[in-house]
Amino acid sequence: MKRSFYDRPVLDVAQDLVGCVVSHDGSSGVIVETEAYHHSEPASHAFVGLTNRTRVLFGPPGVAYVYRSYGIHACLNAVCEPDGIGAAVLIRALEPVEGIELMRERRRVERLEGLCSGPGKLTQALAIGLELNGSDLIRGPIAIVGRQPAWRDVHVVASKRIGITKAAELPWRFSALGSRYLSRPAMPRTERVEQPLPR
DNA sequence: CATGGGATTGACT
DNA sequence: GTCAATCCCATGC
Repeated sequence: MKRSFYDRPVLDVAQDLVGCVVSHDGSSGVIVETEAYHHSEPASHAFVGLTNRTRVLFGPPGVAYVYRSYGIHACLNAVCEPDGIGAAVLIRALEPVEGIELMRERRRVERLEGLCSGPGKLTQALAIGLELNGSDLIRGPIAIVGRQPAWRDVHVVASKRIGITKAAELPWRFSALGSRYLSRPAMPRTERVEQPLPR
């Protein structure tokens, strides 16, 4: 992916990343779920302004922001918008493609749907750790390539972001409609269209 | 320097 | 459904 892809409004990048492939260290997967974060809203780490922690978020686009979550997990973001603007897309779930056995070993999980269906899970499956914070997504070692032909017509649906308490009403989560590899369904069961029972 | 709170997950009732 | 794990960081005294 070119750097100009990330040098755009974070909401656009978040939607366009669905269907793209992220790869690292012998493993890869198609992005099926993202969330956008922008310094103007309080759920963003960048909301507090420029600090040592948020330095990468306010830096140039096309760079990885990797942070530790709940003291345990690493979460991967792609920094967006021009240098000086704090914004990033959180990669929340992948459909596994390459290195599936490697992912199973790293995760100690067999089920395909359980390998990368969450922001902490996919970093473990792809062996992405905090040492990759600030690394370049154009030069590597983490690579993201453009939407695959098979995903050209994917339906991307917006919903509320998961696991936050501030600015929780913003519909800034984007999912591939119908994917079995999401961290959670895009819509509550009660809002889904009823399917007729087979007879 | 002490404190509180997470952009989560997996185990358990 | 509840809850603990575990650590980094921003904030306030």
